[in-house]
Amino acid sequence: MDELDSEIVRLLQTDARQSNRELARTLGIAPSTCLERVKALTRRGVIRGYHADISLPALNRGVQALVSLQVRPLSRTVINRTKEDVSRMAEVISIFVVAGGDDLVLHVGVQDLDHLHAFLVDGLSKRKEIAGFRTSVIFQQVHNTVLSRLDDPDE
Amino acid sequence: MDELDSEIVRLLQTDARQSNRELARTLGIAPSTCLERVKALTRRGVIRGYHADISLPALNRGVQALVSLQVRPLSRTVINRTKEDVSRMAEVISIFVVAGGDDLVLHVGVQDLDHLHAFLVDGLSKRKEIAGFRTSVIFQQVHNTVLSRLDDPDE
DNA sequence: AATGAAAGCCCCGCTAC
DNA sequence: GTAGCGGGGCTTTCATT
Repeated sequence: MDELDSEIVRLLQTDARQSNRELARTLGIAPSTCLERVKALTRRGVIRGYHADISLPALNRGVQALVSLQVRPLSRTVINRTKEDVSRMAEVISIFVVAGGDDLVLHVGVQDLDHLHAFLVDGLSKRKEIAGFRTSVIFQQVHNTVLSRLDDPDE
Repeated sequence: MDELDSEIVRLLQTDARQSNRELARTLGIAPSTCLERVKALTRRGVIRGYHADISLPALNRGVQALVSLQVRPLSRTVINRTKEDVSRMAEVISIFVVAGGDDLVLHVGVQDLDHLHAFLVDGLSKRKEIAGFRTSVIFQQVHNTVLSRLDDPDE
């Protein structure tokens, strides 16, 4: 994981569909070297995949929220079952399993506030294992590029 | 935005680097048609880009957390300035501007718990405009594919 | 909108250095 | 790690329907 690898990771985060040739040109290295690096990064699990970034408003999900919730009884089984159940709901974009005041945090996206209300009241409140939740409506989201390793004396 | 467009969006979310030809084969349409659809989706802003999915542990960020914080005084200016300041911190992966009990939620990734502590104490607590925060350490994250539009009687 | 043909570009294994 | 080569596959445009 040297400077070149970090740069490859950074560039592929910004644009995952650029060709290997273009990537190599930007980095000033031979395409074969570049391809080898990308394959090695993939093999080592640094690059896990490539995903299209989809506009949620364009898919009729203009309203997003973070929903922090607590489950009871608090056990591995209940956490996992709740996680799997909510992951099947179309409104749920991603799920964090956390520790702190909350047990799960859901990132949800829905058409409008009426549907958010329906999701909370009909989708979550009815589940006995969900003891409580708190909703924060999202106004903006900013994504940061993960630049490289944080400073690390080793390696 | 018909059934075919939804399927393209779904497939590119799963694997953004598959070739246009492969995409067309899966959908049972001609490559030129498929390309035209993808371009139209991009032009209309449905597809916003393509990003490599990078393993945070591989980049020496094994510890992730959600940090919910409040700013004071609560004004557009202070929210925006805080958002921009924290977005420059290497530890911050993404930022949500929200309403509810909190004003901002940060997704952070750091090497270990010592660095998390340092980030909170040295990075956040020192800022006068940050009135308080609450930290939830992340154990797992599950990403859901956004399948398509949610049901919408129009269109 | 969708298609097929065609020209050009890219990928990638191979080779040699 | 770099450079060049070549077959096969892919991208992309365009006339046609």
